Amino acid sequence: MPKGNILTVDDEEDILELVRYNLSKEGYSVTCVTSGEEALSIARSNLPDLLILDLMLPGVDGIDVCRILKNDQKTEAIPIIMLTAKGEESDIITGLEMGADDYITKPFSPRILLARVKAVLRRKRNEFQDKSRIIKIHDLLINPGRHEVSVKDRHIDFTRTEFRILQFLAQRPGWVFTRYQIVDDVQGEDYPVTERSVDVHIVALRKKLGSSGKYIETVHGVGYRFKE
Amino acid sequence: MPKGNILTVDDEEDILELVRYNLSKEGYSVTCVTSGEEALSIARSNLPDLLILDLMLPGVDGIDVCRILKNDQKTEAIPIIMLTAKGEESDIITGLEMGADDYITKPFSPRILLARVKAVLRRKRNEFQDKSRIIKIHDLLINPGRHEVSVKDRHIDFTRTEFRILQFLAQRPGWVFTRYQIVDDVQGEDYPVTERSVDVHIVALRKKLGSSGKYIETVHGVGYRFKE
DNA sequence: TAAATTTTCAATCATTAGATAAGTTATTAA
DNA sequence: TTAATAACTTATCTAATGATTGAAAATTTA
Repeated sequence: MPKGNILTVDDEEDILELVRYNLSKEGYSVTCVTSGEEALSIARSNLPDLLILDLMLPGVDGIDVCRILKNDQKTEAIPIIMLTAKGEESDIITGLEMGADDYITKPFSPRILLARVKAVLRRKRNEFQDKSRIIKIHDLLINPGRHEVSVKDRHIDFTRTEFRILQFLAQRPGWVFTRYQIVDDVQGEDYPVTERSVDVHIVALRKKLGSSGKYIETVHGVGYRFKE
Repeated sequence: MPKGNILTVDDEEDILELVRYNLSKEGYSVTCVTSGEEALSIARSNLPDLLILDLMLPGVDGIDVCRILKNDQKTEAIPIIMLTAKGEESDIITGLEMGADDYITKPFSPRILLARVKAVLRRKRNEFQDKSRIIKIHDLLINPGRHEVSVKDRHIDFTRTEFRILQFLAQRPGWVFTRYQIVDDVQGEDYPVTERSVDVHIVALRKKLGSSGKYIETVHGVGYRFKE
């Protein structure tokens, strides 16, 4: 019984082999292609459970593939893990803004690969964007109906913006969000602010959360994430 | 906009996933917990619209949870659907005697689950937000039948709108409501007024309530709430 | 270690709520 | 029906609260 169908796109055969070998071993069914065109065609026809996508591709490149899939209702739900060369922060950010779900920088170990794949698939399974749902994570209880956060039965007051940011991040633990994504969610699209503003809210959040502040993690050069 | 808040308690993650997946899909907001203690705590603070309760739980078991909630004036109105293993007739009977509203035997199909949930919610609708229910909270007695509010045996006159706002807020102490929600409830949906109109009524309410006015709390940037 | 990024902090700016008054609409009594 | 009264809404001003910025310090990364 296969655990999931994974489509992998990379122009380097070595990488494809590495991915195929390690994921097959774990029971995933892996399809490998070497171009963006093939990726699009197979993604649309097979609707894989996950797409592992190299951003540097000849022809239609990874960013394009990501954009096209995420803008098509049929394929937007396919989770995407990007593969990037180290230091390509701008690509990572573009990809995340495009809707990609996670990224791995090359070179990577099989352990990392497997961990990310599992994490993304798990998150996808229980992802619900319900702003009124109670979020229970670690020792936090985020209760939107009461606009209240409790840590081990102690209540903490947050301003509206702080609360929303916390809720946004905690909704998808482990996912990285850029500052722009955070502003977009919290203040509405194209709200004109400096990214610094987000940092200040993050600081306030961490401070008020006290020892639980450590759950809000900085991803250097990319954004923030709530610890899984 | 969620159709209702449903709290689900089970120690098996699979069951929780099954419930969450199927009910979320239908537009319900689902919170999952794995122990009786958590269930009690969230049920009391959040007053969900429905509790789906496994009877076999480690620690405080389902029957206990049911008894405790049904014996507390605050939570007795929360409808409860029990989950039981096939053949546990005596548990089912105990549960029903305790005040549970329905039961489902495991294993169950999503269709059955949904049907029962809908049925129970339909039966219970309005009973919860029963506009004719007498509300006793702190030193206030709100009697909708007589359109009368008294504080420590002193009788206070309110206008129609003021009364309804007070009733609306006091119905769910601790919950924050936006001005928009208040107008919707009190004047009907899409009633064309400025949100600031609510503020003026709040001022009047607080003034007339005198020292009890402090129970109506402002949540800056969000709305108003009746102190729990 | 240098460069880039994040954190901190204080000053400034913007938004939100409270108080009060004035203007509208609805209700009641003559 | 009209006049008087009450209820409701809007407007304005002020105070309080929260959000944003920019610059310096600290930290992280290459």
